[in-house]
Amino acid sequence: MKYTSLKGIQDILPPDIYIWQTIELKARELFGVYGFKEIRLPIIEYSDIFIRSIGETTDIVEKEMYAFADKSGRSITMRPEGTAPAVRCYVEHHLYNLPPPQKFFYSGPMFRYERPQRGRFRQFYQIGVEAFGISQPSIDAEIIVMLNNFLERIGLKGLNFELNCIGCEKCRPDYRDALMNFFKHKLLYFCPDCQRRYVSNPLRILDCKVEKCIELRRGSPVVTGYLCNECRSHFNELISILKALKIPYILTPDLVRGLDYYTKTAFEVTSEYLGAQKAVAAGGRYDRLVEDFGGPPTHAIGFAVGMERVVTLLKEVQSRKYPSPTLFIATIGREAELEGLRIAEDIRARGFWVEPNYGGVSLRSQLRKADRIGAEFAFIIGSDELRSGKIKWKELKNGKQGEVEIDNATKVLSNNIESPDP
RNA sequence: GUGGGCGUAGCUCAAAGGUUAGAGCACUGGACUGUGGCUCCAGAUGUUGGGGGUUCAAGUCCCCUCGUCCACCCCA
Repeated sequence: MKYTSLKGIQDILPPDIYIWQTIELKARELFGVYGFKEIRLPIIEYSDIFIRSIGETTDIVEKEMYAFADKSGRSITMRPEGTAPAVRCYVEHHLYNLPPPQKFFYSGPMFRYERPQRGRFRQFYQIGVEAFGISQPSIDAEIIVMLNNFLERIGLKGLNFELNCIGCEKCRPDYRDALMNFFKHKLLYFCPDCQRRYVSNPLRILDCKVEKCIELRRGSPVVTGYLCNECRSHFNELISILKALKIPYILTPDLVRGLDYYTKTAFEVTSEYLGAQKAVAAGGRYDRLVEDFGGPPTHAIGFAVGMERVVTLLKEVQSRKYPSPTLFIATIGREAELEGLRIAEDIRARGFWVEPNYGGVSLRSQLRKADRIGAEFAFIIGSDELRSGKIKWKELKNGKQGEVEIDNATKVLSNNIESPDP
């Protein structure tokens, strides 16, 4: 194969595309009734936007960014995630001057230079939402409920809704210290990765999968024990709202986030059926980020849904089918073909999908084709029909056929489709 | 970046170092001059991912490379 797409970057074709369209449609509908407005964000940004927000020592920034210099020599990056651009947009357009909350959603491709595996690609799509300007946990609850509804509505079941509070800039250092203290004496027994994490991001030791490390971290400090009063009451209030709304959740004290900007509420929706990359959606609060971008102190929270992962799960439960045309028009001879095209235009104008016959092949193969593409009806037009002014129609699934005046051809479709024969 | 599995027709896969690399599905046509599905017949389709090596002989063995899948790292 001479020309292929890049590694980890794939085309999305029918019939998969219909699943994508359904998901996007339902997102628009549902997010709309919660007051989220669509924004379209650029795919490339100045690199600093990601370096400063995601964190210089994170893997995303250190080794996964699609970064390059443009012709002026400035460093440009293809976005690895959507929150930073959304915050940049919010600040750049002074949207903090509008009455809070300002709620937005967006969708599109993200890029990370990683080794592809199940559920992970170099170009992948997310639908994200961000809500700016509200500090109260009621908005945390709102987006969690909305996410829950969304996943349910597109047909996903059996998901785990994991929830945690990772503290703020006031209390997280305390927890971090406590954790490091706990690990300090047995550090040498941990796996090399964890020893590295101890320096770079000790919280990450909590989700190491190595058996030995799981054993060693038994009895380690729990984040919720170190929360400041504000974080604790925020978290408790969120939980009580979720309880009141009967939203299922799993308290997961070792749930940590890979991006530096998260504060307080963190959540992740996972599925057991996805392999190693099992998060279908994840999000959390980022109460400092707007300020970091030069805006006023502004509370904010959001989440992102991984499209490919949702599609993967949906493909397990949904049969994928190509849609099929309502009508195939079979014609014999040049004159009939022209008449057929005219009729096709009439019927298309009424919103039916019509496939014409494209070449001078036998009636037999034309009807075979009509059958194979799954057309509901076929029209047959030949010299007899042109002479009499009546075309023959046939309903493919039961072989029923008849004749109709050319001018009334559309009625065959509307009559039969509105009241299909048993 | 690290480790492992797999690359043969459009798709799913055969061919244990030995003729001209096959089968099913799909595709095109015919049997049935103007009536689909079922059946039967025929046809088209390959640099066996690429390059090098071993051998009288390589799809098959060896090396390199590329691609893909899975896992690690990390993440949606």
